[in-house]
Amino acid sequence: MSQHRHPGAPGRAGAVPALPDLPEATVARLPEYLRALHNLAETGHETVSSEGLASAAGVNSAKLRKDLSHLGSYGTRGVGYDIALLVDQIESVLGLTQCRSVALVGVGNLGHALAGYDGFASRGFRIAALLDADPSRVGEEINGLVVRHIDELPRVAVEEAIAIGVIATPAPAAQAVADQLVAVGVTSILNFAPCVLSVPEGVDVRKVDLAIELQILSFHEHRKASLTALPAAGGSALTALPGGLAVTDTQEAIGT
Amino acid sequence: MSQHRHPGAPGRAGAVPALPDLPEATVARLPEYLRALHNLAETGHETVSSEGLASAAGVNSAKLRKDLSHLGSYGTRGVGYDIALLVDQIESVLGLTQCRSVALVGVGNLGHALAGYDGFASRGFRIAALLDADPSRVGEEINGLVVRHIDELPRVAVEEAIAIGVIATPAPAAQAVADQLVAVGVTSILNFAPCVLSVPEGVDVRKVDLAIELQILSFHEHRKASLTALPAAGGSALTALPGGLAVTDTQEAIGT
DNA sequence: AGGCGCTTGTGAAGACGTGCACAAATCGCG
DNA sequence: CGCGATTTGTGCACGTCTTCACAAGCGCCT
Ligand SMILES: NC(=O)c1ccc[n+]([C@@H]2O[C@H](COP(=O)([O-])OP(=O)(O)OC[C@H]3O[C@@H](n4cnc5c(N)ncnc54)[C@H](O)[C@@H]3O)[C@@H](O)[C@H]2O)c1
Ligand SMILES: NC(=O)c1ccc[n+]([C@@H]2O[C@H](COP(=O)([O-])OP(=O)(O)OC[C@H]3O[C@@H](n4cnc5c(N)ncnc54)[C@H](O)[C@@H]3O)[C@@H](O)[C@H]2O)c1
Repeated sequence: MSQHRHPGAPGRAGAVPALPDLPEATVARLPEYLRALHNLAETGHETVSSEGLASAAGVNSAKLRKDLSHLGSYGTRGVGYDIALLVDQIESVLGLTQCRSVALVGVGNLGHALAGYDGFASRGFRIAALLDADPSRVGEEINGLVVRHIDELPRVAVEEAIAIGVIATPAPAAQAVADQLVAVGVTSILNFAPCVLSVPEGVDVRKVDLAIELQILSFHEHRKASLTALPAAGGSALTALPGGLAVTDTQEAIGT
Repeated sequence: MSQHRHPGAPGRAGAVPALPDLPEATVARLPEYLRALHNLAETGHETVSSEGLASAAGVNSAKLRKDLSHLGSYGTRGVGYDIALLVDQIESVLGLTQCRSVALVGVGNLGHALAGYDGFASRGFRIAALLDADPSRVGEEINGLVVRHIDELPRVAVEEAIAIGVIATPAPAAQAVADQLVAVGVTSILNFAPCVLSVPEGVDVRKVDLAIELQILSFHEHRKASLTALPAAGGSALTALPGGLAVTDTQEAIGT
């Protein structure tokens, strides 16, 4: 997203602070590694092998090693990775050393749940502002934060040093809210409304859409049903490995 | 996931119901096309060009055409795609012609929001059961549905023909819930708990993790900050196209 | 009927991501 | 001190996804 870099241009000649330039797929997996590492640290481990961390994070161990190798060499051959060191390193790369302030716009059904969620604080984020357009919601206090009117966004953004905006309004309002966020300098948006947002170059948008996830599941469910309905077609492949365990992956790509 | 099809085997000789075998990346985008098509239909359009639909869905038009070409040729050259026909076709491929029943496990903070969400029904899903382990929550009525105890899952699964399970419990309980869902025959799970689930082959798991999304945004925010702090490094590439609009994409990875 | 403009469908090339397999490195122990 | 067990880091080959570019097809207008 927001890519440039002339196709033929030499990356960068004078090697400055490195600018990791990680593959996007790797970036998407780092948070998962981080979570697994925190789990391991809490259960008393000090080091972990690529195999161990990979299975805790649900990925292939070769992939994990390659991902980590992009950050530099922080493992010890024959031993594994120092958990504390790796946590620091990943947090540093992800920019989690500083706590980032989040503004949540749209304090309805979903917004309430997000506002009351304590899983953000423990991962380096602080919900710093709740905003809504409905006057009857303004003034309500949730989890120690008072809902303010969306028109106050410019002031709030400066006062609270907002870095990330979360949109939890109905879809028709989402584009307008995004525009307002961009106008006050927010360059990262997480959008829960089922619609695409147009934003200027340099602004990152990530979308979470439940219905899409369900529909993808529906497709596979549908396909599985068609397959079992035609047992003659695929041969015996289906019945192989009936007890094998597998961890299926996600969006990735999907990230997807 | 759970792929087969012998590499050298001739696709299919006797053309049965086709078994499209779509690329996963395409499957992940179809729901987005579907949403865009519904929007277009509501605003009175009857046909749409690949360019028009692509921009409504936030993707490249060549990618859209290739995606749709996998379903067959449902466009008319020189004209575009018939919206109603395409909607039917995509819904059929995604298996949305039948309404699928969803069981929601964990009716806490997030579960309440999901239970009260009407965006599922309009997309081919029905929340058919609410389940929780906390006795004080059992019996509560939300949106016309009564919360039942998780121990009733086996009976509920049969009575309501549950096709998809949604896990909205704390992470430590998620694996046990997944096991229970699998035990009653559920083969598609949407997991909101921040943990990896182990499931038997043939069961699909998709995960939604807010903190991961925020951390990915944090990374890009961090990178943008480092770049502007070193304005001499990249030359003038950054200031090019200052007014251009772009629609950034999502998880992709995941598809990704 | 014929030509013209528009749009689809797809071949080909390149970018990207994945996973195997193995050399290099490290530790512990005799 | 040397050796074997272990585990990382990575070269390489393969598969998937994306994007360009263009021929083929369609409808409309004259
Ligand atoms: N509830 C869920 O579980 C759920 C699940 C998936 C997606 N979503 C999506 O999340 C969004 C919010 O869902 P919800 O159920 O919370 O809806 P909701 O109607 O309960 O809440 C929306 C809130 O946004 C506020 N709002 C409207 N326009 C605004 C504006 N211009 N500026 C600021 N605030 C504004 C409203 O006052 C309201 O408080 C929707 O787009 C929905 O599709 C919700
Ligand atoms: N609240 C949010 O906005 C949010 C956001 C992102 C992720 N999540 C994740 O979603 C999950 C739920 O979050 P929450 O805020 O709703 O938590 P919560 O504590 O409010 O609700 C959890 C519910 O699950 C029930 N439960 C616990 N064990 C169970 C079991 N074995 N079987 C059935 N039910 C069981 C509890 O009784 C409770 O009602 C958590 O994993 C959380 O990390 C929540």
